[in-house]
Amino acid sequence: MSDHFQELPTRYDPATTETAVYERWLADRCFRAVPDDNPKRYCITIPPPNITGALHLGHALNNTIMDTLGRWKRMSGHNTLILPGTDHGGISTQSVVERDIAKEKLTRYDLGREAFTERVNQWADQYGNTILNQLKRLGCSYDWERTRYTLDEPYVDAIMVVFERLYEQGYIYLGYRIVNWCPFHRTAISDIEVEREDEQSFLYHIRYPFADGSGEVTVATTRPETMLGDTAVAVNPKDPRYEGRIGKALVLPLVHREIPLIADDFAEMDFGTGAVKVTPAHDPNDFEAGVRNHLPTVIVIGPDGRMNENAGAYAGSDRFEARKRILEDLEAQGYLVKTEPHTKSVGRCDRCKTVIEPLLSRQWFCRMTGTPMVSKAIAAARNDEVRFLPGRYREIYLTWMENLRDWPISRQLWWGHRMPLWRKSGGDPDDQASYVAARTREQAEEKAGTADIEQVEDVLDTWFSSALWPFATLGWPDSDADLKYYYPTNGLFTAQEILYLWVARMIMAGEEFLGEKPFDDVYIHATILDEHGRRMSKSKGNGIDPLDLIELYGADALRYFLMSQAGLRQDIRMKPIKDGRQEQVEQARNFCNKIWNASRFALLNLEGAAPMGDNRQPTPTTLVDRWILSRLSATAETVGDAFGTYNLDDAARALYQFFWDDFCDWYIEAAKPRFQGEGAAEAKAVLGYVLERTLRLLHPIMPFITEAIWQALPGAKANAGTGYLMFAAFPTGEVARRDEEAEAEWEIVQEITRTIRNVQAENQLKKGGEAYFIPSEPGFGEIARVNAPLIEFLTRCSPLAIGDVPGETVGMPNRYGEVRLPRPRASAEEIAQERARIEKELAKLEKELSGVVGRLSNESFVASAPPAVVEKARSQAADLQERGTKLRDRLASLE
RNA sequence: GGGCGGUUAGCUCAGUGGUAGAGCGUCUGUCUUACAAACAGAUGGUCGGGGGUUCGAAUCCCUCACCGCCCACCA
Repeated sequence: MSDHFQELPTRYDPATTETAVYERWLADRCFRAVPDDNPKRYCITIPPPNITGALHLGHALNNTIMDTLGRWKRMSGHNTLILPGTDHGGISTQSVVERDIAKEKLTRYDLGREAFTERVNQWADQYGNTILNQLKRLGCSYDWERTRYTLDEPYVDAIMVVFERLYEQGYIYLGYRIVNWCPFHRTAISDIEVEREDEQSFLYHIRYPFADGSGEVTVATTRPETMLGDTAVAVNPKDPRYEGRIGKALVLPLVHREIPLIADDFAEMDFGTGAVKVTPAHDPNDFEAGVRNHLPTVIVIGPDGRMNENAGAYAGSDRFEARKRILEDLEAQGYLVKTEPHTKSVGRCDRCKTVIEPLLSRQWFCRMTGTPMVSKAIAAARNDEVRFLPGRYREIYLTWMENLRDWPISRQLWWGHRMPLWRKSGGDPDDQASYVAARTREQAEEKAGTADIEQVEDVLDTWFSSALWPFATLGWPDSDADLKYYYPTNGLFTAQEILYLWVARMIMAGEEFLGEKPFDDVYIHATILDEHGRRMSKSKGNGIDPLDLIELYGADALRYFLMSQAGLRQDIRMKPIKDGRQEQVEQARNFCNKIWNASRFALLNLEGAAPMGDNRQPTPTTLVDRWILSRLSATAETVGDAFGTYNLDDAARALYQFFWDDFCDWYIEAAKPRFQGEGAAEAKAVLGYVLERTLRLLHPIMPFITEAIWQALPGAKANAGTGYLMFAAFPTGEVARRDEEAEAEWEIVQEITRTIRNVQAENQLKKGGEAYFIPSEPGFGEIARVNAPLIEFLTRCSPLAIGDVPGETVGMPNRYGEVRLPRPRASAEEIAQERARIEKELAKLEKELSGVVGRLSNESFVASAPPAVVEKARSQAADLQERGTKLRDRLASLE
């Protein structure tokens, strides 16, 4: 940040600028937010990243969106709080640490619960810090003094209060049922933590003989190893094949246990053999069938995924190994009838990809179906209290909520919030009456009436604690000063993968405990994919580290790139970094460089000039000044609207187009000659004004470079009444300043300029010669005449004359007339080349013309189309015809 | 098995009824006193296929194909 921009390099160096700017913001506590009497406030509690590792591009996108909107709101006069934090990450973090200690050939059981938890804590410290630093690198204007972590004491207290209340209200109950069991983590997980995928498998047909020797029943199964736990075989009651045999005993092969043949609707007659083996302890359907038919349960697979003592000869072997052995034995003993290929949906743990084992187990559940908590959360979406963007997610959310099943909340993990549940010694573990829920041991003893109690080992599902994020971070339940001011928060920004896991549960918790939704808008943003359209992930090794991109191109470039892609679409495809380059972000870096250099130019010219007048918009009389102010006005409007409707890509595009095309390629170019003449002062004032306003518009997306330049702009701080661009008012006053007339007139100047350049380039004419413009209407000629000095500068022609030209020329008609340039010494070859060009142009014209004429000769078009459209077509036709005539004349003159 | 999103220039993507755009790439020029990470110009598309509605369809409707995502307890 130097006042001597002319001494600065011609290339923008983000590394030094970004660090310096951020340090100043931090030193002045610019991100600090506390409640005040400002009626406008904006609050986001950021989705706390899991402390599993460093941030990925998805986080960069997520946080750039929030920071951009937050900065926009802050500049728009809102008391803005963006509250950062991290999540302990439960099973995810336990997973990565288990993998980490595996490198030392250790398991969590080797370390024991206490030592393992300590390891995870070290991990959490390390990555928690890394994450927060990465967010700072990205430029996030978050209130770091409020940083929260889900294992912080006040946060844990909030969880305990919530749990106790839910328990007392009867939401939480003990259940003994089939759950998704991950044998790697040795814990239950919920349905939404299971990934399902079709895999090629086999359907095995196995013979189960009747005990009395009167034949047999053949069952079909994909999981023969579970047969050891079979307690029945079921057929459909309507199935004629088994009529009269219901109730008879079958002998279970290999184990030689007798099990009954039962009738139950769940057996489909047309699948397999119509007979299904029933294993209540290892299949949810079978479990229900078992309950209906009062069947015993036999667990044959243990928590570690190995066959247990009930598996007889197979005890101790892994479930997949057991499958192989059982098939061999069945085959050898003549029980295996046939094996056919079969596609099967296999569930895997979404963290470790281990195949899920449906296992009968004792778990704690949170009641969902039909509860007030759920209906309130449904109502909030249905009456649009909570708005979903894109809108289609509303239906997705509602469908899910309406079919919600109870939520298993206990986890047999070591990392997380231990459940505040105590069991009286000697109490039946299957009986809920043996337990008390209490926040502390003292309270538990009091409730239990004895000190002889023991806290349950299980921890809470990590999403149970995340559900409280929007209010537990704002002081609930102890203090309500922040809650009163900042709650409900304004938005929740996330990728779609945690819509159910997290978003739905926050809405329920907010409604239940605060009596109010946690946020107004749920904005589901894109997912970042690799160049082949696959999700980025560590295991695939196709991820890109955002820090690598920041180091290559700077945070502003990364932010701009992400915002330019952050439409209401589903995903963003990114190419990998190759040979030290990433094309997409490089383009954004080039934009940063453009901003840098345009600003250098302005500062060079403004240096000697007086400070930028007052804060009001200048009212110049020169066409190009009026035009750029009108374009600034249009851009300010587009950008404001786009931010307000979460169309961040529209904002990014509009800014790029305005800055590069309008401001740099036309306005600055046209400004150069004007700095010499008599209108120099006004020209400089407008240049300074437009640049300053544009920096404000750009700032939410590209905070570093804009702040750095703005600091060096003479008069900017004084006029804005703040020492920082990040607090300068976001331009809204520009909105009503469109100047249609100036835009139309400048378009004529542009068109003449383009045509001259075109003729120059196509004919490879040297710059410097005179040019002629023959207007098709006198008004066009007048505009060309007034702006001749600019056109001359922009095309390097000299001079520009209005009217016809003597001698040998080349030229091209355009919408406003015709441009002609003298052509000295044309060779036969050159003439042939020009003929070819003109013929090509003519063909293009004619094609266009025939389309328009075709429409106009269609009576129903003229009759039914809006008059404006018809009129436009007519003038288009006339215009095309005139240009065609000119081209033909030209062609004729070349003969 | 249901539902959703996508398919537009070589690549990445804009464009929701008036006859298709941007950036990158490619080609041709240019050190024009902010920028070669730049400037000027050019090249490039029967808008996935088919059908329909309409004076008119990339855009609305139907259908098919392919890619991706979500949901679902047929062994």
